[in-house]
Amino acid sequence: MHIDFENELNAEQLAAVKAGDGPVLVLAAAGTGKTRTLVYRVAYLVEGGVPADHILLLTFTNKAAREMLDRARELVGPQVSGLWGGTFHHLANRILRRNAEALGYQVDYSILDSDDQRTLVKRIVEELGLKDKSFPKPDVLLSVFSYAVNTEQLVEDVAMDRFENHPVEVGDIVRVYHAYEDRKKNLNAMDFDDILTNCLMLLEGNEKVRERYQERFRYILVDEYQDTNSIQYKLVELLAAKHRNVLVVGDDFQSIYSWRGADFRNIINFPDKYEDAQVYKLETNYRSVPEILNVANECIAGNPEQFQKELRAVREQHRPPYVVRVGDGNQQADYIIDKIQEYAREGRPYNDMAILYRSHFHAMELQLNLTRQRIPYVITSGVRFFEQAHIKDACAIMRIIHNPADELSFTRLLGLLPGVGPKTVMKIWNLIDQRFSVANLTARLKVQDAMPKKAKPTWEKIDRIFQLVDEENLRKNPSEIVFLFNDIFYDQYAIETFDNYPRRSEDIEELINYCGQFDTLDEFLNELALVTNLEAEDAKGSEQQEDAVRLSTIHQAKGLEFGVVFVLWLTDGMFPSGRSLEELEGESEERRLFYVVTTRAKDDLHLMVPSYRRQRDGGVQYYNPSRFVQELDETLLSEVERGYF
DNA sequence: GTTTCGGTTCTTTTT
DNA sequence: GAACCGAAAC
Repeated sequence: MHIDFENELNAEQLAAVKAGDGPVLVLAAAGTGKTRTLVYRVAYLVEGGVPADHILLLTFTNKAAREMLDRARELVGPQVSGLWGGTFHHLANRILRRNAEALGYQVDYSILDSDDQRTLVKRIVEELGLKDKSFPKPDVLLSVFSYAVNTEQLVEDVAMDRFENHPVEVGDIVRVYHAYEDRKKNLNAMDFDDILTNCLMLLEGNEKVRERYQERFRYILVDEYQDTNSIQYKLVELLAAKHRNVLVVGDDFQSIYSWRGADFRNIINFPDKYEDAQVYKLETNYRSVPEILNVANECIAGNPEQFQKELRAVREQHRPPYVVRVGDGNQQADYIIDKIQEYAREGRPYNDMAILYRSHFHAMELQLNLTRQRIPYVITSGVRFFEQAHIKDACAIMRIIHNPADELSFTRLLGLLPGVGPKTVMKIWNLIDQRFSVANLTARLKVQDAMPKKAKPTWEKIDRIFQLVDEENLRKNPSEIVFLFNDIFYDQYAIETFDNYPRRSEDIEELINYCGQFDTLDEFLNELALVTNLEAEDAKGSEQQEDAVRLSTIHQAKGLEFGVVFVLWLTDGMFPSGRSLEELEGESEERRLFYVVTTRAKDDLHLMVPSYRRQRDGGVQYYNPSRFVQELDETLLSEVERGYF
């Protein structure tokens, strides 16, 4: 199949797609066809004779990678299939599974999600006798650890900074950190950060492995480069060291992940790092009407230290974005609902509209109102599909089968039994020498014996699953394991435990289906840990692509576009968030977030500015309009006032 | 000594 | 909605 690059791309895109070998930086402003450019670049390489399995495509979500691959396949055909595409974590995990032993892990290591991490740290704090009202909470500790790892600083230094004004011994925090590191090793488990750092360590320390991958990846493409942290930066640098064909795409204006160690200076400094780098700019915006782009251009102009880029509109004049002043959250909801119904009457599908916000809780009262008015919506909630209690319960049994040292899953599983709490679990866990192997009959009998009377009958049922796994090699059939677990035990448990049983039961059914596409437990568990909210949602309901309004945080809406966008709670303290303003360069990052949200809109943008919020205690909190709205030139906006404020 | 239950409090952003 | 705490129940 011949591809007509000249006609299907504009001059800016074409230049980037046809860039020669060597390092390339593509500065792609919002809505300028960044994805298109990457897809055509892949097609261009494959058509030029580069075998697809020598190309590496690193993206921000696995979904993005899949979409790009699908589009590339449409262009060039099945020969793109061997291409490696996915997130950094995905790639690192794949490399580690093949080489984990070199780092002292077993290949069946578990991946800890944030819930597991929290449980682990909580236990350590208790064990070290540090539990005290003034001692930082597990979440805070974990964010310090993670930030230190991802910015390659000492935990000590980050903690010193973070707790400057708190009466906390930094030494204690470091002790918790070391204990946490030890415990993970003992559990044969890695957290998200370990996956990246261990992969980097492996490549740095092992010449043979390093050279194998350096040889293999002749072309490396990196999407969203502005959101890479220094570990990811080093990974790319290392993998590209031999062939030096590294093409990175990004937009420093859209860097919104510095709180997890991302550093937009990676993209700013790319041309210094690679002196022979070719630089291309994409500035022609096909997405938004000029009125929206004016707002976007103006809001970002004040941020220092950036590549100068200007969004150029090609679309026709339309109308300026609205600033909507309302009283409280309910009036905000009323306005939005009216507008949505109006748009719907004009024939705009619901799924062309989005309601975006800074933090998940901003959307709560709106959800109630949407439900009441029967407006269909989908929400990417804060809790990920695979991290909901009932899903984790069902996965615990698979995880303990897979990794016998997985204490967290063992605890979780046994904790479901009646009359069994943390103490009993620990007693049993120690009794079997902290290893529960399905194949070890003695261990299984020991558990049986130690089980309190009340729990014995239930345990016997669950043990039957282990027996089946052992005898009939159910490891190849994750779907069957979950089915049995649910059938024999969990369904009944869920009826008694959850007041929203029907929904949870549906989720379990979906999980059983979802597992069906994996041939081994191993494969499924790998996928499980690294799948994002958006992807899980796709997986569970691909057949029911409903027409519904999307509710999402701005972070999760990255890369998406909608005809109409409503932005909630544009007040100082909510957006920009009060906490981020206390951080170094916090305001700049919030402003970039505002830039990201404005550039999601194609036709109409509604900036919602409530003036007060009722609090739990009955008091009322008043807000000033967001500085990001105030700094805009009034002539760029249309003002709407609604309700009492 | 443990588990379970009920009431209270709080919400940044995520691979 | 879920995490935490204290008190009742086993």
